[in-house]
Amino acid sequence: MLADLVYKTILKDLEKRIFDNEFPAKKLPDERTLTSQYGVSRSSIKRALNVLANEGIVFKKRGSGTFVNPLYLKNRSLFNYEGSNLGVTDSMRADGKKPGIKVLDFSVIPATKEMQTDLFLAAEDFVYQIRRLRLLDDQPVMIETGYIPIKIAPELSRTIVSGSIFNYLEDKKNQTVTKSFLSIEAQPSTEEDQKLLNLTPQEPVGVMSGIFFLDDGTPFELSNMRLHYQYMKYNALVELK
Amino acid sequence: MLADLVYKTILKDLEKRIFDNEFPAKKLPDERTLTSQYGVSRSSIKRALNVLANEGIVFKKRGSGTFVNPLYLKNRSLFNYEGSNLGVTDSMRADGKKPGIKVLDFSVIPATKEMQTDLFLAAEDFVYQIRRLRLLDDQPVMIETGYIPIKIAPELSRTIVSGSIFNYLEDKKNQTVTKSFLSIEAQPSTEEDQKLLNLTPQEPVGVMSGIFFLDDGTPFELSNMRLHYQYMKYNALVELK
DNA sequence: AAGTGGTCTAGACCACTTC
DNA sequence: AAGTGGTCTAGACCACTTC
Repeated sequence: MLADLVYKTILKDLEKRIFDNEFPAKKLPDERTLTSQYGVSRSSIKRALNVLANEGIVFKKRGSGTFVNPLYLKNRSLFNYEGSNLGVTDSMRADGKKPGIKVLDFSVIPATKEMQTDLFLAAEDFVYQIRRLRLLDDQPVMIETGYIPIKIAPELSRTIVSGSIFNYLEDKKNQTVTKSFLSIEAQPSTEEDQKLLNLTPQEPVGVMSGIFFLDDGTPFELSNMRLHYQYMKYNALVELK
Repeated sequence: MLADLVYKTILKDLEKRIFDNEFPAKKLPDERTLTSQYGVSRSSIKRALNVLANEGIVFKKRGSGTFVNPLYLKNRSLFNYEGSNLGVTDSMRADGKKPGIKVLDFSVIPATKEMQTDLFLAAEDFVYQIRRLRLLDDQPVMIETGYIPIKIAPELSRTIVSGSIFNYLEDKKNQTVTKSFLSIEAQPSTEEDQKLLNLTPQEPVGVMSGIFFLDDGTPFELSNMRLHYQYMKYNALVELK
């Protein structure tokens, strides 16, 4: 029960109090006051406040106090940031649209130099090459090319990759993909992009490429995703400096 | 002296030890061992390890231990992620190229509804409208349109916005821009994009738009940046779920 | 049962801001 | 000088993994 954690309880309560406009002056009580209000240690208060600060809901200023981000009250939807359209079945379903997958290629190839580096492989290792077209309500939205070492998931099959590979890992092998390094760019569409994603030559793709990791840190997949430009929107809260 | 902080010292030392391949089995000593090795509290060890985990340099697994990301050893450059080409003078200079600014428009307009919401303004408020072309080594790379409430920086001038506005704020007004909400997309180039950024109609722009905040949480600027697609590459470490 | 990371406490002392 | 957030300690107890 994650909700039972002290700092999470306080976190949610503070979120609610902020949203209920309990601090119209945009200033939260100081940490020592919160400590006695909630009857917990100052560390737990700090932890809750740190999460709020990381989410951009409050700003802390040493010596002055902790302040509510005025935007949070007016526009809470902004605060559901971070990677809207990742190429993950789950996040696609979240939009209320029905996700679909069409397998374009499923084969085994020797690992290239880049794969050897990024997936931590030896020169003689092989990888699955998996090309899939992702759909939302039968609309093609993304061409995904993934490379997965056969030694990590030797039993992969065309049938398995017709569904969510991440879900398969979690359900059948009790392994979780928890992190990824991604780089995000815009690129002109290639002829193949245009054909598969119904784009005109003037319409671009958004490209997200990178590495997915299992939760013990094993690099699991090298991935390249080319998205219909209207379906890529990446939101981030950026710390400057 | 930030470097004097206990957890930062340990952080840097661990980073060095990892890079020197002092843990060939990819497993760090457990936290209690590190505690006695460094002669500090376990909290400080945890703090250092948490930073390393957030940076993707190590992975922690409850019950098992803390593991080195193998990629860190092979490809450290990957780990300088997070927002390469933000439209900030400083980050541009970092590439070794000489940044330039050409002011396209500097005027005052009434705040639109969107600006009222995002910049927390009243209906009768005015904003500076600042359109600038950003250059790197005389190459145009970005069209930046910014809206700044006049009441936050009433003394802004065409001369000031010919340089870095953020640096001006920091030097002259002792205010810092520390955070921003950004959304990142790909879009076909408009005719204006093509003219100003030397693009063909097939070449797209990367669009980064959002809000910049001062360190007390005041929304400072609404910004829209249209980048030559070859100059936008956003790197992120993404936590899944 | 032993190992290992996660949560939480109570309190000391420091650093920056405001008055 | 008073207010307020930041760093750090020492230690208790919990939860998950491995053997």
